[in-house]
Amino acid sequence: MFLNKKATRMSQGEKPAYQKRSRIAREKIVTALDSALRERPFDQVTVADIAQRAGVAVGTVYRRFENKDALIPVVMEIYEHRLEEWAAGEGAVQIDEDDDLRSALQKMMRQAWRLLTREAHLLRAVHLYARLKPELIPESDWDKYNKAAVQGMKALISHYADQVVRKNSKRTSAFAAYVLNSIFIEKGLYPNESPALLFPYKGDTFADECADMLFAYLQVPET
Amino acid sequence: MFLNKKATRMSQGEKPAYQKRSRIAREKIVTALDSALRERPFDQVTVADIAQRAGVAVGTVYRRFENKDALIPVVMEIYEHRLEEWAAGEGAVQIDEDDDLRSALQKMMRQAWRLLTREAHLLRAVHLYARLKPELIPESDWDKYNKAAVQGMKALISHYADQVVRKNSKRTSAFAAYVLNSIFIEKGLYPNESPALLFPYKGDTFADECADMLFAYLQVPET
Amino acid sequence: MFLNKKATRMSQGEKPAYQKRSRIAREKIVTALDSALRERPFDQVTVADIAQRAGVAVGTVYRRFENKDALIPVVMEIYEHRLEEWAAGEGAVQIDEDDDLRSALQKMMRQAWRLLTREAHLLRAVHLYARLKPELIPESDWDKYNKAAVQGMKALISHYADQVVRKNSKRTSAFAAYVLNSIFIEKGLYPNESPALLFPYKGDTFADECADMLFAYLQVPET
Amino acid sequence: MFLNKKATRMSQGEKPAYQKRSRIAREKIVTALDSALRERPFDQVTVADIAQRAGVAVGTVYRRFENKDALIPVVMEIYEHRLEEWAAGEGAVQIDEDDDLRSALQKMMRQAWRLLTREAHLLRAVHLYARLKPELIPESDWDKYNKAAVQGMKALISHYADQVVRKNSKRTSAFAAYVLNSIFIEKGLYPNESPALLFPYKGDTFADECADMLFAYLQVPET
DNA sequence: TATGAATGAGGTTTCATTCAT
DNA sequence: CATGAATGAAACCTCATTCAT
Repeated sequence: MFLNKKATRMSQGEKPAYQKRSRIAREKIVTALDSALRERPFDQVTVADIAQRAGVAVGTVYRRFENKDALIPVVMEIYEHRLEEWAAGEGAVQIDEDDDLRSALQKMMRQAWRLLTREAHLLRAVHLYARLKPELIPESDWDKYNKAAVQGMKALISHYADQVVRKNSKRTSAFAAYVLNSIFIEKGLYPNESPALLFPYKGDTFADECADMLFAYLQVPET
Repeated sequence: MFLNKKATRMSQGEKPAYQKRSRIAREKIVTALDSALRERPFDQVTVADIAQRAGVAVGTVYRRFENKDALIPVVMEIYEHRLEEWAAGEGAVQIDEDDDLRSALQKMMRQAWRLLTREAHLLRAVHLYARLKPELIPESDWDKYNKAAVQGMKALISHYADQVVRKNSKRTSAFAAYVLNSIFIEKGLYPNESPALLFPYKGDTFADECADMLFAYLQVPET
Repeated sequence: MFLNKKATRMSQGEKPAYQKRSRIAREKIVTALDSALRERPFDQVTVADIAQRAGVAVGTVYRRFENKDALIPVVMEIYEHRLEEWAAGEGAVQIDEDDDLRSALQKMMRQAWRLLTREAHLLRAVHLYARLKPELIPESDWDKYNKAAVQGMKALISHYADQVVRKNSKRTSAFAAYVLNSIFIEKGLYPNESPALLFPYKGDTFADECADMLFAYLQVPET
Repeated sequence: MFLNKKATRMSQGEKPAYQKRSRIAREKIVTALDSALRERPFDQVTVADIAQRAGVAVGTVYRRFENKDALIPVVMEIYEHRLEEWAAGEGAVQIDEDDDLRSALQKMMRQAWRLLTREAHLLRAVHLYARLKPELIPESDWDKYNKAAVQGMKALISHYADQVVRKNSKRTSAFAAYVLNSIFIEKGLYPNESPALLFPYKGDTFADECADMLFAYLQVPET
């Protein structure tokens, strides 16, 4: 175990894969995991189940991953991958000349909402499991993700600087990003439960209301 | 055989306790559960563990509760109990004559935030588990909880009717309640994870920012 | 525990009952047991179940019976009781002047078959359980039962002495009694299983065939 | 993934065993079960007990069998195996030219009686358990067994057609097979209990008396 | 004496992980 | 390297029996 060079992007607890066969196996496992998570939460997915779906042996899973927990970062990775694809494609928000802050926020929210809904099962796994064993997802992973979110918000704010009243732009963008995430996650991942039931509107209506609120928030000055 | 009066409030899967001894045992179990949940999430708490903390036998737990899952509603119940106590005591927000909407919201948020932080371990259990097995918490329970939240918001809005601009008060209060819950839950229950990290401010600072946002939301008219 | 006088007929492991209340409780328990056995085999009947049906507490059962096993002899007792009632009433075979051995046997078989069918659940319990723990039923109990059966057969044989060819009457009556019991038990207690399926005829048809066989057996001399 | 051929005969609830190792483990478990049943009835044998005797882990038993109940069909299978061996070897009844029906029956009974006595513990398990949970042994299994018994009897009857008086050969062979089974099972499986005590003769004496009775039965015409 | 709550040994089953083939 | 059988700790749950009220 004195080898360190990574052949693919590697997460916590993952083992290096030099050979082509290895990489293929890894891919199969990742796909299987994705598919299993669409059916039930991570802790109800057994390693045997994943192996079977992947068409590999249990032992093969353990050759690639130190243990079951080491699969969690992979989920995060899948999600990031999807996010990138999305950002480059349909997710690329087209903001026209004549869009004002409110409509820009609306467009953004609607797009984001669609992605989230589609990949809910992945985020759900990370979301739930990260809470049971926070150490599984290195802080740096969240960091990267967070920074991107805050950055995006900052960009928007500076683009519409004239329509934004709040002064403390660092704090404002951080809070906006946080709120956005929280409310999306609650309703996106668990649409049928508790807090989500409070607001019985769905789809674009929901996204629009969020846009409205953020818009308002940016419009009102600190005390 | 005219036993009809319930000795304690009973939840899903719980068995009736008529005798004093039963109620004592139940109390011990509930306390043990509360304490265990401060240390680890529900699914990592074993029945044997609870029994030991409670100083009773495993069988005693099963005499009071049909199975382990039947303990989840109890967690909810403990939380409600704390909520009531809180609402009657320190939670009773004192809104002065000269408080405006913004400061009323602020007071309310700070109080709520304190309760949530203190009882996070309970809500965390319900929150997580309700998602793995939604059937465990009867929809009516959530309903009650939700309605209370929405009602509270409605009351506040009508009290400060002159400062609220939004027209659709039903939708407005529902959304406000939803947002409030979501963002509080995210940061309150899982302060060290993903979305919460986006907004690195804590305590009253966080509560105040929430109040600010809701205040703004109520101040800005629909399109 | 130096008291020995029995207040009621007592079996192995049963405790004496002097007072009226006790005897009433005992009666209730016995009835409850009878009813429970109509639904499932003895080892699937719990003591709590019996107590509930009897309308007494679990502890009361244990006050009357040393342990669960001590109930088995009671089942035997119930059966004997029924047998006596039956023998005195409908079971009293009326053998007319002009009945020959064959028709006498037939009448007897049909009657016996009816009783057995009706009380199958009791005999089933004794039959199954006596096999798991033979020590529960004192040999003397079986003995009494056996002797009666063999006696009955002997009586019949001597009554129709002229039509019986077999010499060794002791052995003959013993065997006839044994055969009778075996084949009745198999088909009577477990009509839907293995050996019983071999002979797909029911009710009187079955009883008659048995009579025929025994008749033949009595008619054919030893080698 | 073209694994289709079953490596061993499989029963209800049993899992496929493709590898050599699996089959070895299965064999060990089966042997352990056989040995355990010689000591106590099935429901008093624990899975841990079986595993220990077999020298395998508890999990190994569960890898081969869905649950404890799934072992019952195996007992039946062991018995069938022994039956086959026996039928091919010592069980092959030699009927000489000069054997008449009576002596043929005698030979047959004595042989069968010996097998039954030797494998009583197996049949006892099936016999008892099949009654507590009939669904465990597929009806087809009994059917096969039954048909063979009835066939055997039919063959004998037709071979000695001239000495058999009964007309309805279908009914006759069915009844004879049934009687044979019942009386053998009672005395063979539970020699120390109730019905068996009625006939205090053992071994060949018992077998001979059975032969005699069947012989008589075949000799006497229907009414 | 009756009650039924409490006990806890003992059984079944699951599944992450190891390791012989 | 891949395979999948074997492992066994650990969890859940039952129920005969005891014993405080």
